[in-house]
Amino acid sequence: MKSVNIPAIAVKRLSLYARNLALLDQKGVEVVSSAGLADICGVNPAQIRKDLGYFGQFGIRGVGYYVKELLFEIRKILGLEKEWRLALVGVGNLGSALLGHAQLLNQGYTFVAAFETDPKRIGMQIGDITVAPVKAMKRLVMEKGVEIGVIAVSPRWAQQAADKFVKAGVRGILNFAPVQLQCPSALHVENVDFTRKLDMLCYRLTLND
Amino acid sequence: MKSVNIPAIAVKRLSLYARNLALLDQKGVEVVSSAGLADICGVNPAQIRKDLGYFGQFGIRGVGYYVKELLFEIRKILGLEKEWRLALVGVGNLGSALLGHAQLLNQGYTFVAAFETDPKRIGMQIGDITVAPVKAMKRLVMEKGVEIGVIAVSPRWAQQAADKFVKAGVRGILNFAPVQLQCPSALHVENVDFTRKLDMLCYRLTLND
DNA sequence: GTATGTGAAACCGTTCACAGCA
DNA sequence: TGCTGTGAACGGTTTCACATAC
Repeated sequence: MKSVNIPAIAVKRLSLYARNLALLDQKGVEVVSSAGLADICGVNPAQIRKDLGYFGQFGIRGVGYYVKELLFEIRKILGLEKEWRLALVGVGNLGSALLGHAQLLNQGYTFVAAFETDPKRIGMQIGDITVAPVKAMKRLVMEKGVEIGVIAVSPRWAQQAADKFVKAGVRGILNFAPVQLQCPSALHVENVDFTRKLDMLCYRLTLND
Repeated sequence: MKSVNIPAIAVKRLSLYARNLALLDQKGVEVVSSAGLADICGVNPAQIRKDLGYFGQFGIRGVGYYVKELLFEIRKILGLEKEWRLALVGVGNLGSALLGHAQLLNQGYTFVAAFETDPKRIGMQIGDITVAPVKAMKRLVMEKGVEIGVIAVSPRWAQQAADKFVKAGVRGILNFAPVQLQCPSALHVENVDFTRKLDMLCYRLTLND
């Protein structure tokens, strides 16, 4: 692995490559060139080679990349070899969707706990998980070895949810609420914010008028 | 408005500024400096001034920006003065969450139709909307003047959903399925992909080990 | 005095082009 | 020959620094 600083955006693309390599593998494709993969992913072939170059040499000159092997290597780089334990706070429609989806979409992720403040929802059984009160967060996060907290509450309560996750000892947060969370810098936060994407769409549609 | 090419990333930040200006406005703050807003948004003050500079001059030297006025101007730039009519395909948990959330989160967006293939869901009433069969998409999109299609189906069916939206005549698509959609280049597509965000989180957590 | 607006500089990421190797 | 791996060139974005205006 190179010692230069690896751009976050390159890592993000690795995830894209992994997804499309998995699709190629499912189709029985054994070898792919950077040009072939680039075509599928909608990026420049040199981009792929450069992105991979940050982490090592995975191809064979004159041939390309073995699909299974490259997929394995990228998953190793991303840290997806192990199982990641997630906890959810906010078991509304969005939260329920996440409980149902995440493990299907990407092997390696498992929700092991879900939290709510709404008494009507506490105790509900969703798959393997019993919805617990937020008060039990610290205990359950420790007991179940939760590493990543997922926030799917309304913007109004997102900061409090984040604070509770921090106190409970999670190392990373995936935040679906459209707010800037204030968190200790050691904590890793990723925001999923579709309202900004919608706004961009409107801007581009408005330009075309 | 300047005639130079405006970077998409600058437009995306306008949306962030708008959200935080709205919060300031709610708190009764009347004037804010680029430094003050930058602090809240987590960006560099010069960045804000430059971003705004693409579109005009909205501040007063020595003073700052009037919150209400700047918010209004940004919303105008983004095309958020009008009401945008959305249609949803895929009324699962995620779709239901969107039907309930989007209009709350950001004034200006309204879902006017929802589509499904699952016969069990067709006919369901969710708020003002009756879930319609996908077959009725073309007719309803025209009748209701839908401009943006929102895809919340499984990856397996996302491309078909997109094709149907295109045929029905939507101008933009907000896609929640983790797949690259193949669409006519005239169409505007934005992807919301939390699996890649999760992968990034894992990479960063793995680095810290 | 203070904060905006904006050229210029610094920085970063992408793409090119070709050496190196199967 | 064909495709990877990578230094170099390019283009775009961010930040600086200061003239300008209130």
